[in-house]
Amino acid sequence: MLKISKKTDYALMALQHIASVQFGDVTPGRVVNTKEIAEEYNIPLELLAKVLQALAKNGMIESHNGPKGGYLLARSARQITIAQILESIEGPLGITDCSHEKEGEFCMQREHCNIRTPLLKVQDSIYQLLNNMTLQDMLGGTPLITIQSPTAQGVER
Amino acid sequence: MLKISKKTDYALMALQHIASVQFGDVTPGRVVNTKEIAEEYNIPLELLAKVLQALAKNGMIESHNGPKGGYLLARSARQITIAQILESIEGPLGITDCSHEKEGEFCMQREHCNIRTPLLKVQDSIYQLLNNMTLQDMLGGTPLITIQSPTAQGVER
DNA sequence: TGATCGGAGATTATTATAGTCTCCGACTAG
DNA sequence: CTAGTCGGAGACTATAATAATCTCCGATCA
Repeated sequence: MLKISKKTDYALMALQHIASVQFGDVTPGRVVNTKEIAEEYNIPLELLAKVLQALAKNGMIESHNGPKGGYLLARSARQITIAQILESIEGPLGITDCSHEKEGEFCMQREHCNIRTPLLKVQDSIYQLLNNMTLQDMLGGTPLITIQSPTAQGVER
Repeated sequence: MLKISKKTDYALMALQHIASVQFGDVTPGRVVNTKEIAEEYNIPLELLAKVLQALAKNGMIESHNGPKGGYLLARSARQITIAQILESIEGPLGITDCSHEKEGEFCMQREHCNIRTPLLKVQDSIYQLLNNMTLQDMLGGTPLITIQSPTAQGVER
């Protein structure tokens, strides 16, 4: 049901945390290490380590080795989109198997497939949605992107 | 990476097929049986059967038993949304584990979770997107729902 | 009344995800 | 200049979700 992975969840939490430390008013600019985040959010340390490594590889954060090492945002929170985070961890967004078919690859249904084109458009819409929302938007200040909704005025509880 | 399941793929193909038979000009109103669809699209017969049964249970299609039996759309293609189809097969849309937490259930991160609220809003946006697109829209005639995109004018290829 | 259809359950296979373990190399404080 | 702290990387196991198969039942209609 269109679920994002736990690893992506962890990535979002971690980035949120790093961003709030970095731009908070307590100790701004401080690097944050894996252990700190793992303990704060009850995330398995070694799994989180992998996630942060992937984020570093994909240019979301900068790593600093050695004692007192850790991570910093590589760009401003406004320049990091949810889509970028998600794709850093899970690879290219694809709601269907044939989203990224290479030359010569065909699914069993391809010959008469009647849903490929519309699905790719749905995918594109979702991508835009995720790519128009930034880490900054998740920090609580700025209102989030939505498309107009008749029903849902998400009652906070 | 936010993938929909094969079963949902099959559901979409099948509904598309049923709709186009039903409203096509060759034999309008004809019922369509499982075997016909399975063969047309190379879908495992018994798996497709399960999918169609689920769609029938959820009121997307009507079933007719016996020889010359099969399925018909239960409503017009314009009244069947992609969200409804998806949820018939995969259950309620939830991009994260805590989307449908029952009372007393908490994820390990819940205590300090900093991403739940924004993620629920993302989920809501995706839901709206899927619920504003109908089976009719997939039939090729009408333009699909999109949110305005600066970059992507989906070059058809 | 028997061949054709959908309904339903249990069962297996396959793949993706989640989590763990081990070792390496970089760094910096002392 | 070296010991302890940090990230980097790979192999590995465990668990859960998905995909697919098998078997039997009941409805229906020619």
